[in-house]
Amino acid sequence: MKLSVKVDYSCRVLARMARMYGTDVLAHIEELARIEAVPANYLVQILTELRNGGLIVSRRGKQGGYALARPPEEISLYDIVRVIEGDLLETNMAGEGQSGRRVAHVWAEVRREFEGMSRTWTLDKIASKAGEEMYYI
Amino acid sequence: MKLSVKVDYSCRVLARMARMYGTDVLAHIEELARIEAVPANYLVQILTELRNGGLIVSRRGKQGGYALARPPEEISLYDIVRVIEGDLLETNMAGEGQSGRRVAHVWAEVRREFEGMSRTWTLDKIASKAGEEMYYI
DNA sequence: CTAATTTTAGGTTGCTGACTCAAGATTATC
DNA sequence: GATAATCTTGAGTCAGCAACCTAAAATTAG
Repeated sequence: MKLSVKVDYSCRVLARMARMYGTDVLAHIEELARIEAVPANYLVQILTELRNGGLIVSRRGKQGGYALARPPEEISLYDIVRVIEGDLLETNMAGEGQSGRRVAHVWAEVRREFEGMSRTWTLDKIASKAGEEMYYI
Repeated sequence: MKLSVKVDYSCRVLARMARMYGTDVLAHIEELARIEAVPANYLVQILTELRNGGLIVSRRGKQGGYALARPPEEISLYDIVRVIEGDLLETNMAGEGQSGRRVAHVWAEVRREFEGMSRTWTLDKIASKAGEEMYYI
């Protein structure tokens, strides 16, 4: 049960953009790719998806770039996973077999709880503008 | 972010075995496959994995079959996913890039919470021996 | 116009999920 | 001890997808 590399990349570049939020500076693909160590060619696709998903906005041409579409505290891990990978804990349980409905019902509940939890983790918590260091106990 | 069909199949057959727990009756592959609507040839592999994972035990030969290795209340969704798909929310975040460590740290916390939650869902809750029906509100 | 950017469209490569198939090993029962 | 009912093991297939790369087109500031 893996979380894709794409989500990792997405979180990283979004965290960086969160730190730039409020300023007039736009983030550029090449810069993001270098600083967050993401393959530039791949990042192109990712940013397109994030934009189509409404998490970021873009400006073309010279002086163009990317920025968050809303404040960091209004973008959660839930939103990111939703845009990049579709539903959390998605499944095609059709409720087949004697225990099928039971099992599907339970997993639906688990999904609900997981969604709620992932909604509490927002970009501002991931990328506090304050400093780069975190307290490791 | 999908949950595999294999986990669905596993939960179904384990739920059935949970209902048989305590009796001396063993479950057979063909029977499980038919009643829980799982491809028999595939089920062979799944049962082998569940056995190697310590969730069920088997007996060979005529009158052979499968049964839970421990009481239903001691087998959780966490255990099942662990055996079938490996770590929950597994990731190969190396903490690269400026935000890499931050992001990895947050996902580790999410994983912890998710693990705890999935441990509370045990087989006895999924397959109550009482009846086949569930209350749908 | 030109240079810096995003946008779009396609291709590649290797892995994995969801199966199928067939022969072998074990055990109860007649 | 032969037979039938089981599990066991090892292999093969096939489509889809994750994680990339490449190149050309469109947009915009100066």
